[in-house]
Amino acid sequence: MSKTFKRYLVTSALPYANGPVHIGHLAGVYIPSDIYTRYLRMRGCDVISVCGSDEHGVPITLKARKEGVTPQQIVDRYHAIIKKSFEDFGIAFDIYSRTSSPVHSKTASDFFRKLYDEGKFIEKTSEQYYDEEAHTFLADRYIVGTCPKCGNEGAYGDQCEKCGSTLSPDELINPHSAVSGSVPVKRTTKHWYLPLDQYEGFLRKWILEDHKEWKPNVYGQCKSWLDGGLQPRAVSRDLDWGIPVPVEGAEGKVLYVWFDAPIGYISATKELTPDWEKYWKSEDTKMVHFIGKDNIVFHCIVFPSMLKAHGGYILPENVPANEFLNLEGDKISTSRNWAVWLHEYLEEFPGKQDVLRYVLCANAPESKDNDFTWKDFQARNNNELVAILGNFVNRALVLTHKYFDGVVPACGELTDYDRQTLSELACAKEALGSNIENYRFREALKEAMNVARIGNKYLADTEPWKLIKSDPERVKTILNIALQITANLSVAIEPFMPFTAAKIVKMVQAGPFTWDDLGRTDLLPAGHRIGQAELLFEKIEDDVIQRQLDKLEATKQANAAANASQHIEDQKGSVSFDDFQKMDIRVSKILAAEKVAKTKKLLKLTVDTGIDQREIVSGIAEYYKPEELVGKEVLVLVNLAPRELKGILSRGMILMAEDPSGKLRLLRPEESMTPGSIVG
RNA sequence: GGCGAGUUAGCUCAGCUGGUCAGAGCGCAUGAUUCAUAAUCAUGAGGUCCUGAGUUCAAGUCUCAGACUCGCUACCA
Repeated sequence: MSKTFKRYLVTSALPYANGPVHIGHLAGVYIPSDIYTRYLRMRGCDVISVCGSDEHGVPITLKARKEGVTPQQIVDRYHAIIKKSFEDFGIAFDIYSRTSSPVHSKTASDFFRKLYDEGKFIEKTSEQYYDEEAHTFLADRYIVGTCPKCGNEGAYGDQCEKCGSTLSPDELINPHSAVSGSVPVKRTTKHWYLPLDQYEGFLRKWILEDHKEWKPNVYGQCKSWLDGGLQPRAVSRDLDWGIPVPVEGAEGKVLYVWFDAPIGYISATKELTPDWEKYWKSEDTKMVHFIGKDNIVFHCIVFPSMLKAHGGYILPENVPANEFLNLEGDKISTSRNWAVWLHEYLEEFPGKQDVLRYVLCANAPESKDNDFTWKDFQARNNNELVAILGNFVNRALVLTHKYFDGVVPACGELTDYDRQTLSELACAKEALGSNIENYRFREALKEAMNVARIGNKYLADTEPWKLIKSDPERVKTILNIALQITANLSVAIEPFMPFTAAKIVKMVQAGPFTWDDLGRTDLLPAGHRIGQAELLFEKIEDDVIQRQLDKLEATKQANAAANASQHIEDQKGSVSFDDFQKMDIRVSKILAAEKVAKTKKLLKLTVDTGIDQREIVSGIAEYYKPEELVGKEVLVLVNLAPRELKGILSRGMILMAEDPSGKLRLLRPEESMTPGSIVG
């Protein structure tokens, strides 16, 4: 695809405004998009980078309800925090908008209306649960009740987390709304669906044939979806928070958040410039979506189908989705507070935006999930930024001040070695550009750092501190070159570390430079006076890192404690002795165990209850391997009403204990007992 | 269960269409050096390329089977 493009449109996934942003967001989406955009800007390309907060959807309404505030208050709070974090970290969007903006509301509404008018949607009516008190329809997971299978009173409408069974809300005993606590009723409701299946042919050709160059994870994921067959997808929801469906008789319905969010890219562009159509509707615009892997299907399948259905819009040229970043070996989690929040980082490491930008780019999850560790953060800062980059710039400037009083000395005749060194700069430019254009930012960053390495090596090999006594003329040339390398370095690192680049530019008192200046050897003319040298980076000591590790450890312990207390449920209502006596629990011996085909959790156990041998299906496959169960004595509720699971009649229940993390363990007699022994 | 991605030196990763592909950075060891934030430069040690089988004159690189990690999706007391 060697198309030539006149302009670029860069989009970055809209962060969901129900929490601040953390290093995972930065590493996966915003640093890559920022590097890409800064590079294009430096090249003088016509490029705009748009983003904004995604402010609709159910989770925000629930969070608002929980805190007793309005959804608008929630999104106002987080929009402000997120926006500031991006600004603080130099993520230079041309506009950071939000989906609650009036422009967006109109754009999304018009978009829907056009598709509606042209008959691009399917209408379907279905029955769903409705909360009359909260005046809202309830998704299955927002209905709570008693699990018909294990008696857990906190089972959700889609699943009982205690016994693992999947439920439908109809099965729950005593169902009630998680929102208001009232008993939900069934109501029929109508929704609009985008028939993705109709776009399958177009998507196949566009992705599978025309974009084989997409990253393997993205391409593979798309292929998986397409091969699996696409289904119509609902684009509306029963909710009072969002953009109203612009159709008569659609009161109480809003656009599904995933329908309106990507349109947010269009709205943001509209807010940015009256010329927005140039970016969205010209074939010579190159659009690139930066996202995380969880968004692949929406940006590669759903949104393109929407754009196609609407007509007139261009499609993304590439969707360089990244994998996920872990933190110290565990998944980053907002709810478990397992994250390094950007706003907190800046409080603890003021002025060190570029250190984090550097580490996150050098260790970006470009091809697979990666791990962020504070030890690695420290090592990269101390061994790479301080030792290689900061040190080189410092040596060049300090030597210039020392020998030439801060004035750039004239360049004399070049030696072969000088020429060789300078030619390496041109190579670096080449490698840098092609890596960035191919979304290989880790590799590109290495090339940028290589410029500093070239400088360090040059100084070590030419040894101006020795020559100053014997051949001061030669030293002039050497330092001139070292200073040119320094200026080049500021250009090379700008997309990655804009703050540091600006500091270097300020120290050499020149610039601003453009990408074309990279490789040039006359950026600082002889006689030009440079400014004072100041350190670009400082070492990070062990105790600072230890504090961060301690903080995470505290989070871990707080989570464990919260988890434990959370799972200690209230005592259930009392039962009579007679009722208890009705339960027939026996010591039984497991004779055989095998995995139930096509399930993840189920094991089929053959047990000797003393009364008989029978089969019991139990959802413990994730905790026990079949072979380790055979021969074990366990407790079985033998007179539980039989139930058919996956075609197997399960007669009884293996008694299990559940620890705070949800892990199940068998209950076993302390000493060997005869099968059939009564428990009571 | 189906599907996708990943598994290469202590760590983080490159290795395109099979034949100098066994690599880079950091760490480590040794040496050199002192202009520089004890920072630099050179050299070196380190790997059954997840496992097993197969195709081939030749396999990290292709095929099949399996293991593990992550994700999507289904089913499921």
